[in-house]
Amino acid sequence: MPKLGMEPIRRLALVKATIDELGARGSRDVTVARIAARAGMSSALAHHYFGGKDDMFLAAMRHTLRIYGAEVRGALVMADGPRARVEAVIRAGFGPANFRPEVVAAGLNFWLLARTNPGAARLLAVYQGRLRSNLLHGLRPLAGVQADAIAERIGALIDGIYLRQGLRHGPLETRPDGGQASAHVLAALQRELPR
Amino acid sequence: MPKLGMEPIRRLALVKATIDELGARGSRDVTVARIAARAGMSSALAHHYFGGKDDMFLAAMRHTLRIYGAEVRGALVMADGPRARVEAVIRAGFGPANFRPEVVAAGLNFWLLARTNPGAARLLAVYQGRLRSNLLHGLRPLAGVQADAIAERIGALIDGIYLRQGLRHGPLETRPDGGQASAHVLAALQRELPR
Amino acid sequence: MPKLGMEPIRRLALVKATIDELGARGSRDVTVARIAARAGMSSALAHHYFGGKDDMFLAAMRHTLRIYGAEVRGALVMADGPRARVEAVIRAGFGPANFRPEVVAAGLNFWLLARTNPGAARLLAVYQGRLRSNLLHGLRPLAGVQADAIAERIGALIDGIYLRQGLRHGPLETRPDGGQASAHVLAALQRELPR
Amino acid sequence: MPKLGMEPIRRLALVKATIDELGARGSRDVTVARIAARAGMSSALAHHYFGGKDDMFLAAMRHTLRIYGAEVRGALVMADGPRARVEAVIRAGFGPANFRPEVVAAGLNFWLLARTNPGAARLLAVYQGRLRSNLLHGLRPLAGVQADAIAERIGALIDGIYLRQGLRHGPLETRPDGGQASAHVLAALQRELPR
DNA sequence: AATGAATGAGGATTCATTCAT
DNA sequence: GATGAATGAATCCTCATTCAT
Repeated sequence: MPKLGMEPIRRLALVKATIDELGARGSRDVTVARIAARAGMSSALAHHYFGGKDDMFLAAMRHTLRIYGAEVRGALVMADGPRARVEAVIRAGFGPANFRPEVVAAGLNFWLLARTNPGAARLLAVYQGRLRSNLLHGLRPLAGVQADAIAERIGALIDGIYLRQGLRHGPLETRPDGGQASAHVLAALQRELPR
Repeated sequence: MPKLGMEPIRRLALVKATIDELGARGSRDVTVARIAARAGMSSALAHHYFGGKDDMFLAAMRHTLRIYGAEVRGALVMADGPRARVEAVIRAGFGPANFRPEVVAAGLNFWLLARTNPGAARLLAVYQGRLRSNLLHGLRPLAGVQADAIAERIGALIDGIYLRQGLRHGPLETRPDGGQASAHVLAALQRELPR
Repeated sequence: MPKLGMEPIRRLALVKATIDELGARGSRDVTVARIAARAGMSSALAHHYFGGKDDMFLAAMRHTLRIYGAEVRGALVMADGPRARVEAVIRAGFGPANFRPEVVAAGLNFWLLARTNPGAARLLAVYQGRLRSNLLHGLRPLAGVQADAIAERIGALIDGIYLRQGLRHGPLETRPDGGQASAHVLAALQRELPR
Repeated sequence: MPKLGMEPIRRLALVKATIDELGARGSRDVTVARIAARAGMSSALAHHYFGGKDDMFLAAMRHTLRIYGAEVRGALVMADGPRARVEAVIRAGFGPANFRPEVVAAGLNFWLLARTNPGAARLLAVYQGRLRSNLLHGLRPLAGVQADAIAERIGALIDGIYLRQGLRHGPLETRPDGGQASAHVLAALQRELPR
């Protein structure tokens, strides 16, 4: 019994299913049929709502980044002063919404996808640009000309911790420890900033 | 014109072709046929020398790590004192043999593969253990109880820089700048160590 | 022009095509593609409805045995007295539905398949057990302790006649003569029973 | 170090390996490479001695029938009188040389092969003709006009017992009981002959 | 809106067979 | 005589995608 206004519901279900599926299996074994099944619909319907598999991946990537962006923006409004802003950006990335194992695993797949898919490359560039500019905005008043180099290192450190987290022990068992992760980055930040 | 003793030659050619192919396309589009073609043989012969696709991937991963290990060992013998040893480990990772774009791209694929393939997981664990212990050996005398945390951060930073490098601009155009990469890590090291 | 409720139709068509194909060619040359073509569909669809080739073979074997079982049961209800029951079992096996050349040829292939495929072995065991018990039920009142040995011989004779029929002149030309076949077994039965 | 006169040795080894392989696996999984390996040589050499796979099968079939024929001839010279001749033919078929599990299993495969391979069909026809004429020669003086029908039944019974033996319990465990097998056929013969 | 039906294209893998050495 | 090298031709199977209902 088809209902009206199902479109956004279906699309969201598919996007979430895509992320979960990427987390559960290697991207090589993620099929449209399995995503659709996980989302509780036929694969034909998945194609109806998205043009094809790549579109679903892109939508899932966009979804992930949108949540990340919202998290960061939310943290920034609370932050007072440049240092607090930098720390807010760091902490937001490791918050419970972004640092879930499926999300991290899916994210890694999106990154690889960006190597061949122009749309994904564009999205990735946006993320990287935003992260960089967010860090820079806070760092510039604190570190002057050093800000660029520090932003690069802090950004790379964040990505590296993500990467390591995404690959921890193959299947997704233990919840990643976002607190410890951000503690590491904050410690690095502490050492980077002039006293 | 079949000759004798082709096995090692063919295997090496296939391993290199696998790495190149992973560098050139996303792992999703790497087929045995294309690897074999790039290595100048039929896909049947590739299956003859390796059990199957996964074996080829594992062999390529092993090859990559073997070269990395040799590079590190070579750098370590020249190093004098703990600080020099840590720096040697860092520099070796960004040497021209390891920091080539195809190698980095292939490496990322191997990392993702480790999420689902036990053999790859084992190899990755070996690499990570070795990196960690190498760093720790040098850091312990320099930083005492802090050594563990520092090793974790330096290791993650290295991985993060690799990751960013591997995804730079999709296709492989510009040679990655290993010098700048290791300069970043060395700078972070400098800030981590007590004065 | 896809319609609904095709599944049972397609499955039956595939099962019949499997039997026919086994009859027409040696099992070595029976491919999924050819079965599907004979059934008027793509091989992909055949894989969609059955898990794979082995499943198709098992389904065909099950189909054959189901028809055989129904034939026997039908004959048994009409039979009056033990002797009539034994004769009914014999005649049913050589009835026109079971003694068609393709069916016999397919049956032989199933028997060989049972040597390596556990599922086929199970089905074959069921058939053999049923045949034996059917014969025994009728023979016991007629032959007492001899019943077992007689059942074994009659059963083997039936199988032997099937075998010879299945291999008559390679390709399937002449309709096998079920009447003559069962006449032979009935004659043997007559000689086995005490006067 | 190639030796002279290897040809008959190699050929025999391949023939035996073919039979054993047919006994050990289903005919579907018997490959030239495996036969050659079992015979201790390369598959290329197998092709050198036999034109191809089919030739190897035919040679193995011929070998099997030759042994069977020799066994029968040997038994016949000792037989005195028609009844003894018939019994000798029966017993020879179930002698230890012919009733080995691998041989029986291979035989079944040859029979199926005869449905599609003209050479195999010819060989099978020879065997069947010989069996029939051997039985007839002994039966004619004993049963007159009934001889034909009896020969048909006894022949089919022999084949049926072979068939059942060949499929006993999938893999080849227990040695088949040739004594019991021939006892069954002899019992049937006893009942067929007029008193 | 939703789905079962259907397929073309492709991919890993196997294997009989050939050839130069 | 013997073999490693090599491949073309299948074969099974999967999957994204389309279409009629």
